[in-house]
Amino acid sequence: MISEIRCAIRHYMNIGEQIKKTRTAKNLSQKEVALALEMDQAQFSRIENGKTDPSFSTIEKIAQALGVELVELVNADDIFKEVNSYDKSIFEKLALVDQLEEKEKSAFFSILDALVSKKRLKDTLAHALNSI
Amino acid sequence: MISEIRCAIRHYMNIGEQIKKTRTAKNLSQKEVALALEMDQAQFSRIENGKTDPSFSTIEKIAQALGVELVELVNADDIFKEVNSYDKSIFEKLALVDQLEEKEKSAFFSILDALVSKKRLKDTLAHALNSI
DNA sequence: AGCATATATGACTTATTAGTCAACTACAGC
DNA sequence: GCTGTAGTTGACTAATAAGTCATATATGCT
Repeated sequence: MISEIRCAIRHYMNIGEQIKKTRTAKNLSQKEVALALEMDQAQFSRIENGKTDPSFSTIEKIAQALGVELVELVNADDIFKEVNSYDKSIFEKLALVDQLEEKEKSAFFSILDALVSKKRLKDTLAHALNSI
Repeated sequence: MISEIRCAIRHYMNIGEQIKKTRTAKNLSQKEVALALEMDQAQFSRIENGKTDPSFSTIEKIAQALGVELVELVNADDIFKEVNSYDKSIFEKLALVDQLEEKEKSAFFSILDALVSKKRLKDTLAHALNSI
């Protein structure tokens, strides 16, 4: 699985676009959905067009009104992209992960998670400090 | 450690609980995460405890600060969700290995090498024992 | 053209999140 | 006990989402 040289990069469509796409795919009007939500059509339009930053519960209610799971709105399309640009030796090494036993694989990914989280946190902090 | 555990019961977990679970699993304090978010720790506490209904962008920022995909926070009530996060966002994370500091990168690969060596040794031994 | 429907947006009010500071509890280590 | 850290909660202000109504714009239909 890892040995296939492709990297899935998640492209997040903003939530409004995703809502609009879902709604139109179901041939529903803003008015209909807004009514089901007990929300004003005007506000619904603003959400679809990203003119406002809806609350999480609003997104949940919209998902419900559209009859989809929340993850379907949050989940974006995967774009597959060649990874020629990356250091292939890294991927070769990572391909070895597939040979590990489940327990060790899990431990390995825990460590990776931790390192990546740490790095992200550090980067964010550095950024925050710079903007002071 | 927990890779075989699967949840058989559909248990709805609100987003706050999910955030808290994710944060504590990564041994991060509210303060650390809140700082990375440029959010007040008090507000972060309120979100974790469901005392407030955060905006969608706030949830996105929290996911980012925690180093997880947004779907991992939202998708908590899935029945057969792998506990370890090496399913969807793994390629992204693996790409980030590249960006780790040299010290951590080499430590990371040392662990990988050790695990793979150990497995190979074990396989060889098992094979040797069988042929006795 | 005239009319209806769907959508977008402006203006205003109300409700609620977010920022900030402070106080309090709980708990661990010295 | 004292001290520091982590977390919760209250009180207040500022920022912004949501509710409401009006109106503009676009499109399709007869």
